[in-house]
Amino acid sequence: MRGFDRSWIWLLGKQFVVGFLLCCDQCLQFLSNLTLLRIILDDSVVSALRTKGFFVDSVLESEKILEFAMDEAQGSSNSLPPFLAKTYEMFARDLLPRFFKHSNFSSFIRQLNTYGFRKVDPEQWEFANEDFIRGQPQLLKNIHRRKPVHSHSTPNLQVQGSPLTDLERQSLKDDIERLKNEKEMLILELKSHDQERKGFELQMQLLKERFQNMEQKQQKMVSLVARTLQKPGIASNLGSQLETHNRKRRLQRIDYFYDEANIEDNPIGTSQTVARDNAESTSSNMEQLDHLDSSLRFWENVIPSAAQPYIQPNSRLELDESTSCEDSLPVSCIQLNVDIRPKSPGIDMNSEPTVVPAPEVVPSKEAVVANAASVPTGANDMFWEQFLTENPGATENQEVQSERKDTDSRKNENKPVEPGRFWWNMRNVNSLAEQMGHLTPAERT
Amino acid sequence: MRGFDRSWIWLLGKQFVVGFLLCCDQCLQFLSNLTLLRIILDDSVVSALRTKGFFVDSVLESEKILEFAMDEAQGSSNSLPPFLAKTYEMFARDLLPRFFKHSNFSSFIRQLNTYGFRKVDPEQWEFANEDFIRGQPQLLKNIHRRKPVHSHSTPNLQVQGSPLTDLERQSLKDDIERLKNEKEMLILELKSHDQERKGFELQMQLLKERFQNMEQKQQKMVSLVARTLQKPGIASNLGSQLETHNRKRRLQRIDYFYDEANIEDNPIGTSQTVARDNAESTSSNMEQLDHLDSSLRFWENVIPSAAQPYIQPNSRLELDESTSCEDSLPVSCIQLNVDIRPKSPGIDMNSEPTVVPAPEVVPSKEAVVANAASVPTGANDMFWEQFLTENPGATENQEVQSERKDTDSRKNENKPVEPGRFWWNMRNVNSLAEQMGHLTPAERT
Amino acid sequence: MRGFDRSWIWLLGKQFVVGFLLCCDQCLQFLSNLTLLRIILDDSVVSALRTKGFFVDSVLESEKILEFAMDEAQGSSNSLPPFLAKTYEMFARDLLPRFFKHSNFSSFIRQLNTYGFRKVDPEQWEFANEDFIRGQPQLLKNIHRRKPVHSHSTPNLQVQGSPLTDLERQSLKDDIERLKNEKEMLILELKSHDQERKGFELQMQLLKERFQNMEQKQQKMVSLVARTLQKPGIASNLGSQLETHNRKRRLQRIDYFYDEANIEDNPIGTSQTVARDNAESTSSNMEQLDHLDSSLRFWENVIPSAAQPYIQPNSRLELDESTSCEDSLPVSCIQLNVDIRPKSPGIDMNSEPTVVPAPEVVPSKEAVVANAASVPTGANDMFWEQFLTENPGATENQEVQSERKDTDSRKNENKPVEPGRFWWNMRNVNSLAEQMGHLTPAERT
DNA sequence: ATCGTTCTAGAATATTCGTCA
DNA sequence: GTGACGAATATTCTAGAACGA
Repeated sequence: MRGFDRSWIWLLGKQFVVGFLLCCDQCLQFLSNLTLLRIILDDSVVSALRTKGFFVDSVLESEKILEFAMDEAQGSSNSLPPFLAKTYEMFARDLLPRFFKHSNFSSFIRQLNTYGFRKVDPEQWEFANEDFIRGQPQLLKNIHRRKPVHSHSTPNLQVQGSPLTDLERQSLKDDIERLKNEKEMLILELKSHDQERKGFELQMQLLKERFQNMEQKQQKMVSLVARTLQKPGIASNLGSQLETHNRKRRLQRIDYFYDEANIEDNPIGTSQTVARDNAESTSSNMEQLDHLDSSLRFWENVIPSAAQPYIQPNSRLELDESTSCEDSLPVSCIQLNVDIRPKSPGIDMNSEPTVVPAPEVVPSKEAVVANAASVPTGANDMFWEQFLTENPGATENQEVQSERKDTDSRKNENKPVEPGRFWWNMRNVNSLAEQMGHLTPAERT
Repeated sequence: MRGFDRSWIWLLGKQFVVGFLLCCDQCLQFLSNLTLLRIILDDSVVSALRTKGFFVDSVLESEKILEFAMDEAQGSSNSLPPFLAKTYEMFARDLLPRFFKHSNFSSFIRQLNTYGFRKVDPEQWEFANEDFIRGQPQLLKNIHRRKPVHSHSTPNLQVQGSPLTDLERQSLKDDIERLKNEKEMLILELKSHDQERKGFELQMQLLKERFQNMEQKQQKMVSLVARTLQKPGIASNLGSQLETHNRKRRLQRIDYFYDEANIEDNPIGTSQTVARDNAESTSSNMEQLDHLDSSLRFWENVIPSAAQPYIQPNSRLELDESTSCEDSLPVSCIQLNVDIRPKSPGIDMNSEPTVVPAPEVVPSKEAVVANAASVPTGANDMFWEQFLTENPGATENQEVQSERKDTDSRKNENKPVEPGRFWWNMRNVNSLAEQMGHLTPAERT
Repeated sequence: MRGFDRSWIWLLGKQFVVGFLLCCDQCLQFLSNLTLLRIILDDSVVSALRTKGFFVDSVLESEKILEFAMDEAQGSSNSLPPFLAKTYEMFARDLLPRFFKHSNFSSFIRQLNTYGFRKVDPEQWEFANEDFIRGQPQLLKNIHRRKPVHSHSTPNLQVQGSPLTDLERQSLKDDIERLKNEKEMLILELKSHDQERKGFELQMQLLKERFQNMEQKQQKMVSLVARTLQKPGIASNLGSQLETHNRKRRLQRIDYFYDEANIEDNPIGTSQTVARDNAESTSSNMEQLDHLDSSLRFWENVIPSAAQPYIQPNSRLELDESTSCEDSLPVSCIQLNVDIRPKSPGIDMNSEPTVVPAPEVVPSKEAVVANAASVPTGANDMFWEQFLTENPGATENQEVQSERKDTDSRKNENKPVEPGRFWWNMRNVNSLAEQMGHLTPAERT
């Protein structure tokens, strides 16, 4: 027991332990140098201390006395409880500094109580036992340790301390069980966080890779352009071709923006949560890309074809290529068809416009339709009516929308998903908190 | 108990009562003059005391702090049991020699126990209470005197309910102990997560920087190319046309944005805030796009127009288009058509503007179907039937969608997955809530 | 007190208390022993021993070490029996002179036995307990005092087990209450983490968008430049250079992706879910990249091809590339084969027209179909059947999927990697799970 | 009526002793 | 003779209870 009464001095009164000095480490330090103390304090100080209850002299002389007592105590009561022997020993000398195993005054008191000693004088640390009398060690045998009453051995008798009712027991168990479950959920949550983090890392990595890729391309472009531009008379030649091309392009671009607006704009009022944005952004990005892509493709194909029809094949090829590569979205398909048509100059396409396209590409529904539609439809009114009313958004818009709906629906379903990350939106949190607040039995009434 | 702990000093640590010094009369005298002590003991003694677990520093400096704490403690707990107030007060100052009415150390300890303080270190006189924390006086209110359990009040009633077996008792304790440990682990885990997050932020930042860098480069490229291509003959011609054209376009775009605002706002559940950032980013993206856009437009317009001024009409058309464009709804379809029309140079498109466009673009499934239906289905019926019904090969769209659905379904299954991050989708939340609600079953009845 | 003033040294083996010096108070004549000890054990040990309380002066340095150890032991097991804490502490330092209340070696041994320690080596004073292992203080909680075996005294009465005292009850309740609160705090913490994560996602998303935007621009640039470059003179010049360059590139990429697909796909346990969304986005990104890539490639190749038709091979090659790129799924394999076949220029491919188209472009399902369709669909039924049913159409979809699997697999793999951060690597998780599993009292019986 | 003080007791752990296989 | 253990005692910490302000 550090810092507390490493040593102490017992000062016994007339009949019992009377006083006793407890010291902290500082005191210990203070007292550990008794010799020094004696020297310093000298008589005046010593007497001063004495008047305060300390018997310094006793302390100094205790050693000899101790040994004496030792023998005496041992001889007189071999079968006596050690505590009694020790205590009597102390008593016998009126003053006996003694070390028990411990240095706790309270422990000593506890022992006194255990052996039936009672405090006599509330004002003083006097404990008495009628069989503990100076000069009458033979009485000591009448003092017994109080302990045979193992209360725990008779559980039912001890009504005190209400036994745990089944109800209570169950309650406790339930609580623990619940805590376990919740903790487990927390663990899962943490786990999912880890997963997410991992996903993040992956995305980050991919982004980086893409980035590098792009950087490289850019580099290439730069050098390519640099090289090319150095060629004379190029720019001047391009003029005419580009012209028509660009015109068309513009129109397309309108669409592009249009879609963009649709897609990208929602952001503001997006009731959805994060998930949505992600989905949206993704789709929107895709679409944009598609737009651009298609635009580019269109021109890539159209223009050249105008000037050099034979290139068509290549164009087509390219088209296919791009198609396969890029699009995961319907939009692209459409585009493809459009592009392709012009592309397929005088090949099979021409021979059978309606069908040909399909077989050719048919891959995408849109394409098919487009081709099909291209067929001279007589009463198109019907179609248009339906087209403009029911699912007007046919084009990219359509797709976009569908995309969105898809996303939205997901949202609704999997609330947890995006926002889900917050498995715990405000409402949930609150309710949880509330519930937890109610956890306390008392509040439940 | 004279000569025993007349005074003491509590030395509180960071979180709890940490130590406390008991002194005998001599010690009292010794310590009552702290200032003196400091002088006398000097560093060597002070450090010696410290190493023994005493916070001498606190002792020495306690005075100043004292006043502060005094007010604080008093203000915060007017209704608190005096014992707590006093104790906390002592605590608040790190060191406060305090005298209760009594001079019994044991009485003090008794009080500590009564209020739920437990000895922390068997080696030291340290008592702790989780709600007895330095700097958090508000927690004191959580400490209550323990006494409400008057066993004598209901001696007989409690007979019912089987007594808790030792096994059970141990089990409960073990459970709690385990929960504590696991909680500790969770806390550690959370900490590590924070670390990871920081790393992410850093990476993200770096990526952004790189990105910006690249964007700048690209911009340069664009302008470079633009400048280069802007060969004298071309540029001079384009001037006038572009002007008007761009103007319109700009207007369009204005509308576009306008609509954007409109559109975005409607979103029903605009409770989020996050979305906002998206919007922002979007806009920034938009700007970037504008840059490119303008560059492109420049070329689109300038070059062609130079050759064929009559294109103007188209421009107009486009304008109208753009107007309609804004709506992301069905209307967009129309738009599409319009756009396409111009596209189809002098082919069939012109012959039947209304229809042509549709087939051309009709990218979306619906569109496809519509067209297909309208088209005179030759012998393709078989194929088409299959295609349109089973639509196995669907286009990319199809696949994409299926993919999504797939994902969705998976989501539902694998909660953990995406949403998984949210270990806790509605169901879980609810169940948790439910469980928590049930936490106190006993009390409910 | 017999045996008190004996001194000895305990030398315990690797696993347990290794050594320990006991001295009696009377060794206060310690000087004699000290001298000897000092000589033998050297100053460091001596001072360490001194600080154990025997020698007042030495308390100075010992405290720190002591407290350190104390904290360590305490932290891991606040409720541990003092004996275990002490013993572990001794152990922890390989040599820790420690004083119990007594100085009896046998008493110490008795305690060891009480706590389940057994003598390991009859030749040495080594005692072992399987839950007393260096470096694993958390196991200490599994060591319990052996006591409740009062079977003989009151065998029948105690069958019920002692009733839960109010104290105990209160304690349990307090514990549970505390745990609840702490759990709540953890939940809040997690919540904040979610918020942060959301922020991250947003940022990531924005970055992606910007990136895509930029990619688009780049693409535009590419096409623009390409168009420009498409001038006879230029193209012819660049052709050769780009050609070789691209070819190498493609091949590389093929390998890369191919391996990637193989490696990443096998991952059996794709039980994860979270990764999925990431995968999706990833894949889409990848695709876009491919698009761009293809565009570039196209121009690099096509343009020249305009001048020199023989370039066809290149196209094919490119095709392969893209093909390889995308598929990581078995399905894709089919595609791959198809595509690849064509690869072998003018060889088997040609021999089988249906196939030829594929080789040319086949990259995308659509493309494939288109080609296939373009071919005189004689026995196309087969193909179409397969195509429409199995939808081998791999293409982007394919890629997406593969991507996902990829992601998933990584997830599985990386679990261990990151693990560091996850306090719960497999082992921990398991152990935790186990512990939690055991939490249920019922299971104990 | 609650809180503080005091004294004693309960309960768990620690120490010692002795026995038994 | 050793090692594990029962049992008694000792020590520690906390609670019960009485009493007074």
